[in-house]
Amino acid sequence: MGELIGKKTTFSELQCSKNLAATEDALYVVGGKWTLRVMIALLSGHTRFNDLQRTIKGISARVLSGELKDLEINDLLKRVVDPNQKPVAVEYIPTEYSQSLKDIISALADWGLKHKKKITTHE
Amino acid sequence: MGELIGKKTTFSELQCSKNLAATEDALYVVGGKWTLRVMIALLSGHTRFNDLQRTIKGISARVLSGELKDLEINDLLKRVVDPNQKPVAVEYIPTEYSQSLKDIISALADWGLKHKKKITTHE
DNA sequence: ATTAGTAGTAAACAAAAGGTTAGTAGTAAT
DNA sequence: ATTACTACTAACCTTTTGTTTACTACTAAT
Repeated sequence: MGELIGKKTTFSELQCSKNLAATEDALYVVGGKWTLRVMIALLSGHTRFNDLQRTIKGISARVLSGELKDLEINDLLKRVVDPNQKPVAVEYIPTEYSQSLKDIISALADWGLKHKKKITTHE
Repeated sequence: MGELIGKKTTFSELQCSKNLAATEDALYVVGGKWTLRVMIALLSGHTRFNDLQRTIKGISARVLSGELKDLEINDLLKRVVDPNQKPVAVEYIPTEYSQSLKDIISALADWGLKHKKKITTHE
């Protein structure tokens, strides 16, 4: 193992495998390229298909469609159809459970902000 | 926008674009399939190439090599060579800056743990 | 009548990511 | 002398991911 310089370890050996296993589980659900982007848009009140596609820059209908299906399977959103609306309206509503993603999103957003500052000021 | 059911928004419209932009920046650096797994292993004291490959199940030498290069470019690790060791020893040392990833990793690990409990007990 | 918007899906294709195999060059043990 | 370990890399191939185009079917506006 680390013989030379870095004796500092942020996680213990035991925590390493725990962390690896737990983040493995998290990344399996939420680690896809688009998953969190979709969830952020959903949690911000964008609930319609075309609205989501406009909000999430670069996503194609095919990929968005797939993401929404996976997210429903994982209980992160509910697909709700309103037949009363003129051309049948479909809404994708984030579930109560999806609120638990807030911590992950906040942590990522904070880090992204700090990182951008770092690379724009220093380098 | 969401006319029907879900009036609750976790993020405001303004926060949405901020979140999307900031997480975009974060995911660009840290959103790859292997990036966080490598960082967890590094932060746990695994600093040698083959040690890392053994610790991170499923990663190939080619991919690990690429990840390590990218991580060094992003100031998350330093490649240190010790020519005094028998077959020239190379160590990958996490930087001070890499400590800032702790929040992201913790948030993901926590969520992963909760999610696993959820799917094993409920469904 | 034509254009545009709703919410998608299927097929065909391109690009990105990753795996596998083999090989380098040096040391150290059996 | 052969095997094995270190730290990789190049070439080739497969898998995954994503894009594009076209199409459905219905509504509302111009």
